[in-house]
Amino acid sequence: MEAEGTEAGAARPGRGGAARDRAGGGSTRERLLVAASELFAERGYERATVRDIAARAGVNQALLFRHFGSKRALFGEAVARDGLEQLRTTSPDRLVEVMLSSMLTPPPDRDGHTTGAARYLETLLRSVGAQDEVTAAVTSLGADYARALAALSDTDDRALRADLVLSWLLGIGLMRVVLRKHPLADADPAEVTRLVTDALTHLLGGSAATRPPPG
Amino acid sequence: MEAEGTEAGAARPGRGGAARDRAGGGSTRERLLVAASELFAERGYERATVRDIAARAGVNQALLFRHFGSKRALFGEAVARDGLEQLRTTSPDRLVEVMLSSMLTPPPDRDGHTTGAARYLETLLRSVGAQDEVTAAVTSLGADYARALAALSDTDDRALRADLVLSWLLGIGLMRVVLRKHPLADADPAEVTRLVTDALTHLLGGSAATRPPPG
DNA sequence: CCCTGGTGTAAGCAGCTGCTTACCAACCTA
DNA sequence: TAGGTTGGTAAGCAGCTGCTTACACCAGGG
Repeated sequence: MEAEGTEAGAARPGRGGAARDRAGGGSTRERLLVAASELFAERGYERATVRDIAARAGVNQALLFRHFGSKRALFGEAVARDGLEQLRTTSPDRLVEVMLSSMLTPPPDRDGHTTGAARYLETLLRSVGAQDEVTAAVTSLGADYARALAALSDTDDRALRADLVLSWLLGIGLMRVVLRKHPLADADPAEVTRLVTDALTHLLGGSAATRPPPG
Repeated sequence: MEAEGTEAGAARPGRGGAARDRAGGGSTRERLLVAASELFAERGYERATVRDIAARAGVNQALLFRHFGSKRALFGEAVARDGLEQLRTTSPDRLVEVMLSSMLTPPPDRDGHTTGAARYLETLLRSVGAQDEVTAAVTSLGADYARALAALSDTDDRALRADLVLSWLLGIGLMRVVLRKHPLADADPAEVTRLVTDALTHLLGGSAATRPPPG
């Protein structure tokens, strides 16, 4: 009995875990961040458990806490990385269309995972209503987006108008990705983009911000 | 010791509970529905526990399950009641401004509870990301709103345009009530209404739907 | 050789969750 | 008085949560 108590270590001399082969390469810390990004986007903060995150990364649960200390800290790192990456890789005057297209182009079929740019918004949407500290982390990133959007207008209330633009993008994401409401959920992305950018043209004063995407 | 085991019944011969005095009158079932409406709006589906709902109603937890069977069923009844009430009491061509003003007028200060019309939207927003069956219940109500909004346009894609209007309203509520993002969170309601209705005028084809509120 | 430190693991802890059970008291009818 | 129905209650159950602990492995170095 005692010999079998240490079975895991003895029977598997290598350092690789069983489920780890399924997960991608990279360090343990990196795999945890990737798995956390995916699961937070799919289920939101509360429904993504640390056990599931560790399992997807092919890593023991305790390692998650050794690397990040708490679930909230892991959430903060994962969300900040995804969001800042999108902000850094797109110029402000294309932010609206990039966010719109990243929200529209991946066909929102069930359990079809989003990737890259759309993931941050999906995470935000699904995590709404979580603990205050979590929404605070998300809000600060949202402020970065609003700041970038505010550069597109030159009126006195440009910050307010930027918030309204961001509001609409969030609402569209809410309806499409989370609620999957028809007809918006499976509408033609080009037409949605046209309708929204047309209306936003009047809100932002007809600047280049709302020019239609090249597609 | 045994005599004290049944203390609650013996020491309090009346049928009233201790915390019930704080709760309003009405039947037990009614009190549970009211308490559930409030708590679901304040915290969303997952963070509002059946213990807290029963406590706010001044009612034993077990009675909640006797009356409604499950937490989900209670959520469905509470949300449907609030939402349908708003739909029934406002004409379609005033729905946009009513939803907007109910979202804007109660100053979103911390733990200031919303009431009536705004509660349904707040519940929806905070419950996003909950279990599938819950969002399904919420989605069906959202379909009712979209149907009412679709009556305001006469183009072929009026349903899609109505979804876009609803998207914007939801997004604004998300930013103001849940995320409390500035400057939108404490902007002048009249100015927000003006900006939004102006932009929506172009989206809906300049119908009476987007006429500014009387204030 | 022992020691030390980074990496990995199973097992468990306290606390909360939705929900159930077994019981109690008052009321209505016969 | 007997018996059923209604409304109320405390206690507990199984399951899940984030997080901790105690232990095993293997490298490098003195």
